[in-house]
Amino acid sequence: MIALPFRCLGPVSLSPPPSLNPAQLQAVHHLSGPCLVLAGAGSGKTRVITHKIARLLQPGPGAGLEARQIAAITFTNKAAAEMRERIKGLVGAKASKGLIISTFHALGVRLLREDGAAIGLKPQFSILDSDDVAGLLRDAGGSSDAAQARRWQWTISLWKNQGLTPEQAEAQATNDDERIAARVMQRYQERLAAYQAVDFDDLIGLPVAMLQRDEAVRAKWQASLGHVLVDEYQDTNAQQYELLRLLVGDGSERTAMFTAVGDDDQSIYGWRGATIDNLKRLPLDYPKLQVIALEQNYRSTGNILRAANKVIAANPKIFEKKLWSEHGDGEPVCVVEGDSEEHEAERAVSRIQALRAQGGALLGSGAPVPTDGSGGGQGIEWKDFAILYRANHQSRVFEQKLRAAQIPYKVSGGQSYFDRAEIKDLCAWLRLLVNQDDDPAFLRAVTTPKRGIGHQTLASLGSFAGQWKTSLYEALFAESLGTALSAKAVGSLHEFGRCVNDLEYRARQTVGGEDAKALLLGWLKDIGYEQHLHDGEDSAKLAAARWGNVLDFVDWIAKRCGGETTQEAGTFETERKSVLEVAQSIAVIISLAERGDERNVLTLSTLHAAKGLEWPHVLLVGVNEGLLPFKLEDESLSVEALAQRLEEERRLMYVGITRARSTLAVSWLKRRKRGRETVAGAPSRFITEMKLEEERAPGLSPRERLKAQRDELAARAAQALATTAEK
DNA sequence: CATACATGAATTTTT
DNA sequence: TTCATGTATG
Repeated sequence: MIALPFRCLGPVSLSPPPSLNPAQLQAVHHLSGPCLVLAGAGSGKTRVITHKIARLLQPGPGAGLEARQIAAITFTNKAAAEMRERIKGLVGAKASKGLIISTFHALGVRLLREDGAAIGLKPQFSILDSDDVAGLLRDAGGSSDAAQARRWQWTISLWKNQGLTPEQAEAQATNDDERIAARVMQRYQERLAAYQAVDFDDLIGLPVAMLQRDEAVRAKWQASLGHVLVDEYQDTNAQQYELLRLLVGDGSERTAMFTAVGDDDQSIYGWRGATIDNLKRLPLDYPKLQVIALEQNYRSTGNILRAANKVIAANPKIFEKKLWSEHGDGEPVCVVEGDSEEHEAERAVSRIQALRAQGGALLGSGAPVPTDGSGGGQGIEWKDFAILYRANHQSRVFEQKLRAAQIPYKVSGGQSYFDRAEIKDLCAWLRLLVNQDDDPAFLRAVTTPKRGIGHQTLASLGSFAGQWKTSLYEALFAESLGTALSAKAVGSLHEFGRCVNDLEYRARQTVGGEDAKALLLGWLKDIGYEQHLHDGEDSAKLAAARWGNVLDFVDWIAKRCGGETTQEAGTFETERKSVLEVAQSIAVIISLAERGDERNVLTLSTLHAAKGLEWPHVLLVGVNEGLLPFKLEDESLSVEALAQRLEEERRLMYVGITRARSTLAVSWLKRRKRGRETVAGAPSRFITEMKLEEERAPGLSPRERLKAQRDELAARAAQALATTAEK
């Protein structure tokens, strides 16, 4: 390790300087063609996106666009919301009004709501969540095995992400399982069409199909968009690539204007369909593509960055990129051994307490983060710490030890508010109001609360509806229903139907927050939902907590109906919406409320969930062979597939390291529990790689070594491109 | 139809 | 060790 002759003393600003660096400027001002920005960790990629949007709004060749002509696409609602805030801060609320800042999926919804008719979709189609899909698949596959349904769901989702139809999937199936899954997919698709419902993958796939098929619609969207910016480009899947291509044109029809921002070294979602091919293809599909690398890191100390670079160096690269920083070395990366999970957690807690006691005074460039006035200056706060691990279950021991030490914490990626049964119940009702043909929603709503309609009745209703090829709701009102069901059952069903009908009418009429709240509360009282919660829970306390969630949810919906003039950074939320309108977008806006509270607590998170975040002090735990990298042995995978997995695991480690600003501790277990037994643990190969001296090629000067590396990588890139070109 | 008990399986996650 | 699913019983 090359030590710098000086150490940063005292507070240093770890945030990017007010002006953009040359590479960032180049990315912002390249307007004459498509642009790929390879943004290393902590290199200020969001700044580039926001500044580029600001630039596009100003006059000039390739710019001077209206806000509505600019689309910035992200993967999560959270990222979209943050982006919106940042842009608002940069150009002001007025100028940013009309900008399309949304997730891929929300953009898909927009395309489909507007033009879905072109492919036979009603504008009020419903969006199924993961549970609905699983249920539907179980149904379509005639299986009662939920695990099987999940496996189908997984496979089918991956197929859809690749743009495969059931027929194509069946044709390329290599075993019986896949053939069966393909046939289940076929039936599943039929049902979706019958219900006028789409799943999350369809929100990408259907717009792609629509734009491919309908030239007029395609022309309309291409003309309406002047520039598309894509964040986290390395996470795109094949269909998302296609969508982008269709939106910006293929480069021959008109000049494709887009800016893709991503980091191939942070591609950690291959397992859910993201493909790095999208990066390799880009220069081939768009010969005029300008590639710009952002290599200056504004986040971490030199020691942390070197560790990150050493780990990632073992991966083949498409584009060469090496992070550097102007910060001092800082503290060395600390590698710790734990005798057991408990011991590791205890040591982590001690470290955290020790760091906090030192208050950053002993940390070279451990710049104190600006406190929010509470901690009194120099102190390190709980929110400055994060403990990162590979798998969710690893959080448990740490939770125990943190609680024992009275350290406040939050677990990211725990059970989501919207996964809770009571919230899903209400969502099912709302979805049913929007689209009465949404059978999964119907089934959930009709049985919550219990209203004397059981399995028997629903099975009969189901087969009746199947016979007449109608939705369950439509079947309710069929004259001949009495022939299939008892009078009592028909009575209860009609009662339910009237209830939905009535509520739908009122939800359409009710506009504004106050009225919306009254409507929703009145309805909950009518259906006896609070009682239902108490019946279903033996602890009154738990039932009350659930009811509290329900009330929060009601407030949340009401807020979205508008009415109150909330003044926020100069904007007035004056648009008043009906309850029904809010319900329409429920599936998409739902995770907006997921924005975590900004309490001063330590973070426990998986490495995946930590991407895009940063903390002054990071502890990477359970860095063992078998955990990180995750078990690579006894897989029925090809050598190539295994190598790819290892590369992704390495990127995961890289992501983990680069989350840290001032200090990083990496710990591994000498013995770890696996199931019931305890087995010997070995440190991850990544720890070895991280500690490896840089002089792997003795006799070469650093410059020569770098050049050799570059040459090798360039050769690899050329080969990678050639391979892609063959396909 | 709902509850209680036993048995088995255990990455990563967003929309 | 926990969680979730399946079966048996009231």
